Amino acid sequence: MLKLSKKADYALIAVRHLAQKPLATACSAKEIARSYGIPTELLAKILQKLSKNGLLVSQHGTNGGYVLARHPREISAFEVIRAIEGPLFITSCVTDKRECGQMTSCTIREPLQRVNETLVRALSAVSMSSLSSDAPGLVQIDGGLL
Amino acid sequence: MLKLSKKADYALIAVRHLAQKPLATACSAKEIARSYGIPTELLAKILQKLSKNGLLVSQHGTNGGYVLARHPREISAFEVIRAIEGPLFITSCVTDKRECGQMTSCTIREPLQRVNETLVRALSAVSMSSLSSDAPGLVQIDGGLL
DNA sequence: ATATATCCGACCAGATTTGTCGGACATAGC
DNA sequence: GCTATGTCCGACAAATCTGGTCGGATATAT
Repeated sequence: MLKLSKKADYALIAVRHLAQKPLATACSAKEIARSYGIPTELLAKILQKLSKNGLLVSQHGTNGGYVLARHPREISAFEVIRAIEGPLFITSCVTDKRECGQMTSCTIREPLQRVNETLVRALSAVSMSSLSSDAPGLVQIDGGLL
Repeated sequence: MLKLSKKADYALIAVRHLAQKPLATACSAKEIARSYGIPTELLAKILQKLSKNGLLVSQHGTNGGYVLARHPREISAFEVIRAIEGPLFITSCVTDKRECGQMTSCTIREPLQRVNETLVRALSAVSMSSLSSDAPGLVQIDGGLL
């Protein structure tokens, strides 16, 4: 009922990977891809998108690669996901400009919008540092949401 | 970043429609479909699925149609959506049995699972009666979630 | 200069979603 | 019993989305 695309999954995995490395250690797309069995070229494009969105910093040339742009604690799962998936919303009505029949326009949309916001808040509360494998499952709490 | 399928949208619209009718008044799929410009045959199948899941009761024959199985207050948006979309989860890992690379198996999955639960709770808190057009936007609150 | 990276766009194949069609069955009213 | 109107159900066509691939351009360290 709510499925992240594989791309988003890959993005989270990659960013988490970087979050575990000592800061300012560049990882190449190839390296990460191989570690998790992700198609190299696909991961490459994902990482490009992430750096274009200001989450990663890319470094060209030999021994180049990607580094986190910020401290993992400052990067939320929401940002990573949104960078890849775009700003989609819960109702399909919203995507393409008004499709909901005529002016009947979904009384449905408005309450669901609220649900959408809850979700965003929940995802924003998950920082990348909380995803590291050595973390004992603790999650950053924002307002008692989780 | 989270998009309901059109089917789920249609389902919500249809159920809300039924929720507004005086109880125990059967509506045919055709009637509802025409009201909102939804392809008739598609809505028909959606309604079938809803009744198979115990949310609607179907009535064969002339002047037949669908009726809510319960009071709209007892039907949550979550139920409607799950009936149509199935019990999918937030990470794509979960869908097909273990795909996450090797045993690296996503440290990602577990915290996201929690996010998923928050979402489920938020959707469960939205009753179909709160979606009716005459409701002033009030939403059933479950635990201060919305 | 060369090897190794990121970058970028175009492209293809497969999966999923959306929508369609034809026919079987059930019920109400005549 | 016959017919009109409805649900039911599976299979199928069309369209869209997604995952993954390829080729080439650019940047950088040695």
